Amino acid sequence: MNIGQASKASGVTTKMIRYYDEIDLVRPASRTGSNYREYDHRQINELRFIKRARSLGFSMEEITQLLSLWRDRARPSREVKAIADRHVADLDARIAEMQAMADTLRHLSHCCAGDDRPECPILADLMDGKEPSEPVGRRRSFNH
Amino acid sequence: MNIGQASKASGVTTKMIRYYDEIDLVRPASRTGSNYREYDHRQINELRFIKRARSLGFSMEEITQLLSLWRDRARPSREVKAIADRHVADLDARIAEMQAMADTLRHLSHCCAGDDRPECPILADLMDGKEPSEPVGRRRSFNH
DNA sequence: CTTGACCTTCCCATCATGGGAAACTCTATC
DNA sequence: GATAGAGTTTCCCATGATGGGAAGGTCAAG
Repeated sequence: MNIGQASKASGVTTKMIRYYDEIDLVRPASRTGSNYREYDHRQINELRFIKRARSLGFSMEEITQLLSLWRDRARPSREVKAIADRHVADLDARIAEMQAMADTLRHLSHCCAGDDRPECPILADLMDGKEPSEPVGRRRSFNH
Repeated sequence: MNIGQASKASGVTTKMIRYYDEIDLVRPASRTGSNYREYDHRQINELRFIKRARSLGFSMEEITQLLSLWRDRARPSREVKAIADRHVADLDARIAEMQAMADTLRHLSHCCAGDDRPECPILADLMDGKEPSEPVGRRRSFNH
């Protein structure tokens, strides 16, 4: 299978397949004489694995670890579970953070007349409100 | 106030203050003879406004709109409210998405023995599980 | 043999943020 | 007044996962 067929079979764009090759995550089984990438079922499965893992919010770094565990037939499931559990904790933390934002904004919006007049508790809060003490540490994102 | 003092007064890093200048979001009140940026209370307030808005998850594009509404003394609060409400809807959608991920993973993790053996329902799902039909559209992220 | 669809590599952009270099400026101390 | 150290300026680079697009090579059908 060339890259286009691999893309159709896996649901991963050709751009991404080339990227995964570049970062040594999933390398083509071989190259043709004219330098075309060739993939077989093993790689197709791994591409689908990645796609599914991305849809569950795992970062590429975590996926690298998961894929290497998958390839290791002697893996301890403990390690897989640890990665998943860490990710769940991360998700929960972010959900709580966003929930707090949404709740604050819902309250402010509720207090805003939303008419032609300029008075606005939302803007007032942005000017006077104290930002949370924990400045929302740097963290990776999902898509962008 | 020079940029360092403005940074202390607003809680925004000098890097970011220069960036906001560059994108014409908050320009210094003036420049000294030696080309140092000078800020006064108006700009400090705007920098704090931005910081607070970021902590509520608004994108820079939304903040640009919010700040321009803030500067417009004839603004209709309707417009501010519309931006906030759209953002809340966006937050809610993302929360639901992440909640679904977390729930799925919690279930899989719960089914995983997490011991020395290689059998693992988490890996099994990543290989066989169908990704959700909606491929989680591109969207901006919160922090970097 | 031409045409169109496909493949290759390479560069650029995103978004908000930080790191760091080279050069200049200010302030305090000697 | 000279010198040291802290602060400032601009400029370039990196992030993470993804897409866009150009220039040029390859393949298959007509």
